[in-house]
Parts: sequence; structure tokens; C-alpha cells
Amino acid sequence: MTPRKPPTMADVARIAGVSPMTVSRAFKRDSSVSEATRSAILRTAEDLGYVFDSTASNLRSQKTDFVAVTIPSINNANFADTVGGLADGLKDRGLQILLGYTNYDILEEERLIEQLLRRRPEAIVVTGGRHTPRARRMLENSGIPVIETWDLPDKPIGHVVGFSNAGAVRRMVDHFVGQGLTRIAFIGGDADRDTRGTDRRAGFIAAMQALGLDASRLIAAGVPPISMREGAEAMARLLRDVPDTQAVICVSDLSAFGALSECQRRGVAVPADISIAGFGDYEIGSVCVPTLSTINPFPRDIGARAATLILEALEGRLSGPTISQITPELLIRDSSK
Amino acid sequence: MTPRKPPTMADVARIAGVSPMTVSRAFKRDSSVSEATRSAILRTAEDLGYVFDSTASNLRSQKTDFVAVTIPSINNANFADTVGGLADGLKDRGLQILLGYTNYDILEEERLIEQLLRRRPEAIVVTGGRHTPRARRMLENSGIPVIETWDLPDKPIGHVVGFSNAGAVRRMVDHFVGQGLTRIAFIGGDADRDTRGTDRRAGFIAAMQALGLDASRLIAAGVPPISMREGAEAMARLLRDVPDTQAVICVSDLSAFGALSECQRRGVAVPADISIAGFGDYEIGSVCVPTLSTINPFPRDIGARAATLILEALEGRLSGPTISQITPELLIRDSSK
DNA sequence: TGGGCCTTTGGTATCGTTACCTTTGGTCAC
DNA sequence: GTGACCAAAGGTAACGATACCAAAGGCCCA
Repeated sequence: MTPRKPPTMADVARIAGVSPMTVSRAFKRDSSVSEATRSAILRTAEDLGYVFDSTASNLRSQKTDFVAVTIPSINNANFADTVGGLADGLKDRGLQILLGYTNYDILEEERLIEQLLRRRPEAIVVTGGRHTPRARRMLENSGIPVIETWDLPDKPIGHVVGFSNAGAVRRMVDHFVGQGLTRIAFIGGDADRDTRGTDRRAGFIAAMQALGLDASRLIAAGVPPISMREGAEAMARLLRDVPDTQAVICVSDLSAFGALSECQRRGVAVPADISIAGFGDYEIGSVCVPTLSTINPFPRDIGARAATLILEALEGRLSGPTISQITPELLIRDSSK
Repeated sequence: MTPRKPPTMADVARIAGVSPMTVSRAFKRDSSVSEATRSAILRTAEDLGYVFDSTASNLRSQKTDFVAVTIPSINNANFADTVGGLADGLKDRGLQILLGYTNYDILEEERLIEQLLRRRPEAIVVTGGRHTPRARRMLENSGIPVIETWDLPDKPIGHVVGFSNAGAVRRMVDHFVGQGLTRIAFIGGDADRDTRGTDRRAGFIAAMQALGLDASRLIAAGVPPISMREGAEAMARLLRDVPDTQAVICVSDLSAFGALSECQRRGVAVPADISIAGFGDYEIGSVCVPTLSTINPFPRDIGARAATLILEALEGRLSGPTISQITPELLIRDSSK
């Protein structure tokens, strides 16, 4: 058996009795081919087992129909929702997502951005607003729409769809203080890799200090992203080291759930003995007992809006850099009543 | 300001005073260019802001360094782990993952597979062993390694890394029966879209019938994938309709956690009043109170093994189709003691 | 000193599609 | 009858890299 070379458009054209150009048009949407010719060509192609070769099309037309996306972790419901919203918004225009993850590391992000730009995407969406200088330069010079998400960068590269992580945490602090709780702790990662997590911690400290409160109850739970288990361990330490703590804000719902489960394991009543809040409005927070107070940053909307921006930018309907600000929603539930 | 055309290898070559071929070699790893020449070329390229153009390279070399992957949902920790294991195993060889999701729909899978094959990946990894006839044909004729995962298909297309979903559930049934629990229910989706979920339900029915037990306690919780909330609703219905049920097996840990939370909300003791088991060994099952009995199918290993198979296949070290069988681990925890 | 061999570099054609321009044949109004 | 116009199809060159082959120069040993 000879491993025959796969058929090309020229083969389809020859057998269908038309020119390669006509075959090419038959595979496009709105091109001028008579319906009879088109269906005959498509049938021939199917019979031959012809598969359209995007690599050639990409090179000649200088279009790839890729949108590059970087997220910190592939295993995170929030970012998955953003990618989902993005993918749905782009699907109709035939744009496909080229996804890479940075593992919360801006050096890895730099490598990834270079890899992705080599594939000549039509646009690129990155998570966060902090990048290495070289990554920044590559994005600026890429000549394609750049969208930073999940953050409000001081100096945006292009467009932005995000919110203030610090500001969102401040609102949660205000909520607790409004209930008369002043001995508040923060559970987060112990490194600055997760820049959004770092911003949330900074927001906590700033908010506490602005109210004249002690902002030193900071529990570092490990290398970001903080897992449920690490949230539980952090809560164990908190209960041991500063047992008079009245409320705790966690860097995500996952660590908050871990903290909650540790309380249950030790017979500490939530919220009677201690209030707990998370971040991200993961499904678990609305299902567990008691339900978790949290902040919903509308991850899916972030993706959907980024998709809209991309489509507008590609159609030239965008005059300049756009900042699309999300207003996170404070969700007060049973864990902090 | 004129939007200059981005520089090409020819531009870099001219400025660096070498031929385009030498520039091309400088960007490859193991090619024969003197170290001095290479670094001079790379510096020139960086100065010019040159970005390597994969689209041209792909066409000429007939290699894309893509591995296509289809998963049912981007927002699922199990599949995310598989993709993570796969990506890590492929990273060293410079292979990049081209990911698409099917939304648990084999018609959508067919469209997706066609899209992905047009990009000329080096290999393709699909989730599950059931496909439309056309999808099957496209995979068979693709001429690249095909790997089906998370399943043991009757008629594999190429290689397989998977396990018997039905067999895994049977072991959980045996566990319950061994404890003297015979009135066992199953909570799953109400459609056949999720073929692995369907297999698990079928495995439950077969196992119960083989033991002469009533296999009719089937709670359909909605369109797959079943969420935590739907798991909770299903448990509510179960407690109302067949309150003498002694144990319940859920199609995933997520629905199992929902079921558990519903019990807590109603004061039903787990496992004293009812035992609960899940599937997938999601982190939540090891953190919640009580911890959840479950089945660990080693999702990350599935991806890692698929990566190994791909590398072996691409190097021609694989003689024929390989079935790599995973043995899921039964984890008995507090929810079924 | 010369031939063999290796390292490093260069020239040319080409991957498979599509942008751009041209051609063909038909319809329609005057 | 003729020119304007349009739909449908074809011809040619090009996108930017690299496979393949060739050649230049250096080194070693007989």
C-alpha cells in the first residue's frame, strides 16, 4: 500500500472539471460561484477525502482566523468562563481560539506570547496588566488588537476589559466593618506571581489602614493559585495563631471553601464564630452550607466583551484604545450574615 | 506615519549580511550555524522587531507543531488535568496544543474535528470513543496519529488511553453491597449526550441487575454536564420520592457534592442516614465534610500517556495501534463509611 | 603538497492556496 | 444592433519560509 499524498485543490479542480480558483471560491462563503457548481465541487471534495489546507490559505491571505489567548491556568473555572464567553462571541465569525497558559508566571507569559505571535493571530487577549518589558514590546509592535483583561492596568497596551481587584476587596472590607467586625484577616498566596491575588491583598491592606484598622492578619497559604486544601491549612493556622479573628477574606472561593470546611471540622461556627468571604463567585459558593459571601467579577462577560472589542477592532469600527470597565457584584450570603 | 510591513527573514538576512537560509538556520535548534553568526542574527532580528512567521514555515515544511485536542467542556477540572498532562508532555518537543470543545455534542465534535484537521495538526486527541460516521472517516483518513481517551471504544480508530467507565461504577456498587447496602440510587444526566455519563449509568444498571438488585432508582438531573446545583436538586427529589434509599452514586464529584450539601441542608446525616459516592476525584471531594468516596481515573496520567504515545508515534517507534488501559482507583472516604 | 573530509554558508525551487486581473457569455435598455 | 453591465469562471503570480543540492574554506594526514 502506497501512502498516497493527500489531495489538493488542484486535484479536486481537475476531477470536478473546473479551475482551482473556482474550487477555492466554493470553499468560501460569499463568493460568486453558482450554487450548482459549488455543490458539485463540495461533493467531489468529500468523495476524494479532500481536507482544506489552512496553512496554505493562512500564508497567501495573511489571515489565520486565530485569536490568541493567555490565561494563568487552564484549571480555573473563572478563566474558563472568560474563554468560554470569548469563544462564543468569536465563533460566528469563524475565529478560533489559540490558547496558552502561563502558570501565573510572567516569564512564562513572555515565552508564550512570542510563541503565539509567531502563529500570526488576528488579535491577542492576555490576562492581567503586568508583563515583562520584552513581552510588552512584542505586544505593542504586533500590529494586532491587544486586549488586557481581569485588571485595570496603569498603562494599558491596547484595549482593556477589567475591574479593580483592590477596589472589589475594599467593598468586602467595608461590608464586614459595617457589621461591626474589625478584626479581619486575609488569606492569600505567599508570592507575587499571581498579580491579581497580590492586588487583592494590597486592596485589603489599603482598605484596613484607611479605616485605621490592623491590617497585619495576613495568612500566606502557599504558591498561587491557592487550592481548597491550602485554604483549609491557612484557616487552621489562623485559628491557632490569631483566634480572636472575627472575619476572613480569602483570595478566591476555592480557598474560602477550604477555610469553611476546616471550621466545620473543628466545630467553629460560621458565621457565628467567624465570618468568611471568598472571591470569584464559583459555583461551590452558592451550593455549600453555609453559602459563601463573595464577589462576582462576571468572568463570562469579560470574555464576551473582549470578543466584541476584537470584532469591532478588526472591522475598523474602533477609533482608539477602549477601557471596558466591569463592576463586580458584592454577594452577601450566609457565611457572613 | 506609514504602517510599514513587518520585516521578513530576507530583511534580517540583508541587514545581518548573510543569506536567508542562514537566518532560517539560526532560528532552528540543532542546525549548523556558528555560534557567532547565530547570535549576531538573533540580535539583528530582535533589533528589527522581527517575529518568526510560522505560517510560512508550516506550509513549506509541512509541519505545524500542533497537536489538536477535543474535550467536552473547557470548564471541567478532570479534562483540564488531562490537557495539562498532555501539554506538559509535549512542551519539550515544541508541540503546541490546539484546543476545541464539543459541549458534549458529537455533531459539534464533527464540525470541530474538521476545523482542527484543516490546520494540519501532527496528531489529534479526542475525548471519548463515540463519533459521527463522518467524524470517524475524517479521523481514519487524516494520516496522523489519532488517540481516543477517557473510554475503551469497541472499535478504536487508532490508539487509546482510557478505562471502562461502566467497570469503575461496578466496583463502587460492589463496595456498597459489601457493606450491606442494597437500596442504591444513581444520579446522572437525563440525556445521552455525555457518553461517559451514559456508560456509568449503564454500568450501574448492569452491576445491580447482576446482583439481583433493583436498578430502577435512577434520578435524571438535567442536561449534562450535571452541576452541583443539579446534584442538590436531584438529591432533594430522591429523598422525597424514594426515602428508603441507603446509598447513592453520582455521575461526578460535583453532583455528589451538591447532593451532600442538600443532605446537610435537610439534616440528613451522611453516611449514617445515606451514603454518597462521586466520580472523578475532584479536589472538593477530599476537602468537604464529610469527605467524598469517589473514583480516581487519573486524568493527568491520561494526558501524560497520550503525550508519550504521540511522541512515539511521530518518531515511528510504534508498530501498531496501542491500547493503554488506566486502572481507576476506588477511594473510600467518610461519605460511605 | 594534495586529496579526503567536515563545518559552515549560499542559491533555487517549492509548499497549496488566494489576490488581482482578465475573459466569457448572457441580459437589458435604448 | 450595440454598448453597458453583471455574474461566473479562469490565468498568473505571490505569500515567506525551508528542502535540497552545491560550494567554499579549513584541517588533518599521508
